[in-house]
Amino acid sequence: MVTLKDIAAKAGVSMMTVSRALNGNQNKVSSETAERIRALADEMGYIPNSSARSLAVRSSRIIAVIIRDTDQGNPLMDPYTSYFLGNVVQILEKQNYYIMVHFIRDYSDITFGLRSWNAQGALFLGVFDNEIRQIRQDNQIPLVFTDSYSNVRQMSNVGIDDYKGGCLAAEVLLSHGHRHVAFCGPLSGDTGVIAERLKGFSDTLRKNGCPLSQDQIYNIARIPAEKILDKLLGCAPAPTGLFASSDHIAWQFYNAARKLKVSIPEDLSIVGFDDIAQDQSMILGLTTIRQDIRLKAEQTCGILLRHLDSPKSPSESQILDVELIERESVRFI
Amino acid sequence: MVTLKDIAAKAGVSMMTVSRALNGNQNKVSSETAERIRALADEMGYIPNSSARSLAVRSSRIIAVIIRDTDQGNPLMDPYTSYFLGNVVQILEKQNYYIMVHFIRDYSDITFGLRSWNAQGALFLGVFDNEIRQIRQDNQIPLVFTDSYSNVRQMSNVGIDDYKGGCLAAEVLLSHGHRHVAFCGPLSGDTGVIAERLKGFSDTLRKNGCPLSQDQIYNIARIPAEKILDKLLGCAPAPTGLFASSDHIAWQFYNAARKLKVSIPEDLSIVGFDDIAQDQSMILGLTTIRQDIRLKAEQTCGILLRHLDSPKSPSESQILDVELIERESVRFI
DNA sequence: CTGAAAGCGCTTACAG
DNA sequence: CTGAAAGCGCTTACAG
Repeated sequence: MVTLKDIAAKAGVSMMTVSRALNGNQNKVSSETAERIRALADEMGYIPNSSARSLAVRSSRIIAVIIRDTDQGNPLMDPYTSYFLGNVVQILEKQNYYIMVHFIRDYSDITFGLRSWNAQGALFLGVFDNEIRQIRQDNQIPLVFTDSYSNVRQMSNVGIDDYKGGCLAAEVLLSHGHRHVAFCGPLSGDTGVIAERLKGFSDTLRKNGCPLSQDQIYNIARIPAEKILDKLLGCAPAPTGLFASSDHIAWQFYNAARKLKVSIPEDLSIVGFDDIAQDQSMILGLTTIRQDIRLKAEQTCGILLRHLDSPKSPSESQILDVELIERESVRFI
Repeated sequence: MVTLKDIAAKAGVSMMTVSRALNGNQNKVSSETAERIRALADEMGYIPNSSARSLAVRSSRIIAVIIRDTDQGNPLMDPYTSYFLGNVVQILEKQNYYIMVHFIRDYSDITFGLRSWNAQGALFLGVFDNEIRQIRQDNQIPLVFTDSYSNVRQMSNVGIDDYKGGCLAAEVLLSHGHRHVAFCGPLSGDTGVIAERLKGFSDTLRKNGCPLSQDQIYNIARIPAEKILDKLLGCAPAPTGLFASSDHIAWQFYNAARKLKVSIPEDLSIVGFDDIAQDQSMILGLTTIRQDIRLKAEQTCGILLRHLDSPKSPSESQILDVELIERESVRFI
């Protein structure tokens, strides 16, 4: 392993001169020696030791990406998460940051993950609302959350207009003549992304004289799609439309429908959320609410990078727009 | 930030005693003081500085996951990659390793990524066959490749029986009466995962008296699915079946088909590869060749962990089986 | 069982 | 413009 010392010895200068030359502290070292040293370093295949630098300068260039891990399988099974993560890695690597990925279950793992490597910043995917206060208190580094509905002040967050998304879902069903509809998502508590989508959905339905019945709200965290579908279609009157809180969940219903010989949209119309594949449709013909995941990743990283550059810069919150993408999973009644 | 020194001061012992107590060097420190120190460390919220440890002990517990980046969008857009990565992260974190993700374009970035943080091992996703020799030479740490067809000796690799997969794809089409079929994948060179799938496919067809015509081999790296589909159906005689080299590509054809009002399987039968969602089907009703991605991740990590534990352990190569999953995307002719 | 010294590879801060 | 000293937080290796 080549170190500064080795280069210094070979160049006949001190380590400090090498360090300065390599770090481009330009006017602090004569350009000739600098050039000579750089060539030498290159030739010797020098690669700086990040641990040593991190120790000395207290700046690791490591960004932690913290993903909420659940019991419901691998987080990256939800294409939203994997696509978002992929974009984040690409963007941050371009800025010469290193990315450490952590799947987190308990709060305590967060601080450990951040501190032990002296992460300079962190991005959060998934719901951390109840812990945000604590996380910020324990980790005085730039943190950017996504999809948070926490009311903690001065936090950076990038979210989308979930409520509006719910409204759009209701509208498209209503405009197609649906009067009895259902909602399904991984519900937990009455705040957060899913709750907001439901709220927008429910409010719009009520305003239009078709209130969402309480027993047409299904929690997929507790019941598998197949059971829900079975139950739902057994109601009288049976809902003709379903708003799934994500494409991933809509997809589970497509699978369930296939098993139960239910056809979409003939027997049941479905509206999803995310529009993962963006240009194409992950589920063929799924009418869905699109969020711009690439843009979301860019904004999230943008905020983080700004804070990394100037730690005093004010916290930022952004709410991105959503959009109805009509395809063929909602039929006219 | 709490350091060993702080704890030592508070406990009235030397740093070394603290270090030993915390690292569980049991019989090297009296159990009473050890207990006392551990309690103190806990109370003070001590988190070891991994950079410092890494520097001192030359062991970072960092595993680099190196993913081939291409111009064709985000690597994690292919659900295979994201699901595999997710499993790897889960498995390795459970063993107290840290995971750094690198999207790599050029060879030189690999060594930099590994060395600068003193990674203890690395996993490779995507094709690195031409660089394996160099990578191994430059990085004397455990490396496990996936899906490699390199003939470098003594390398660790976990792959699947791609050739057999191709055979199975041909067989299911043949058994359903298809005589004119096509292949599509991101072809490049005549070796590697895609080439093998094609070879198995082509060989089986030939053996059964239905040789695959050269102009029915389409390279999706150069032509979008829609164009291919258009071209394919314009042939005389037009193929009735298509083997797509991955579910992700099959999905692109489903989308293309939707646009062009081509129905599957009525107008064209399709066989995919991967069976991403495993228990469910990513693309509804897609007949496909399943590989066990979870198992693949486990084996890959297993080999890596074994080498991490005992550096001298021999290299391992594993080829996992594949299996035909029949659903409804292949019709009888 | 416990500790003082030296070192991992780098940088900051001070001299010259 | 260049260098010697000290330190980042930890561990290895040697004494006792």
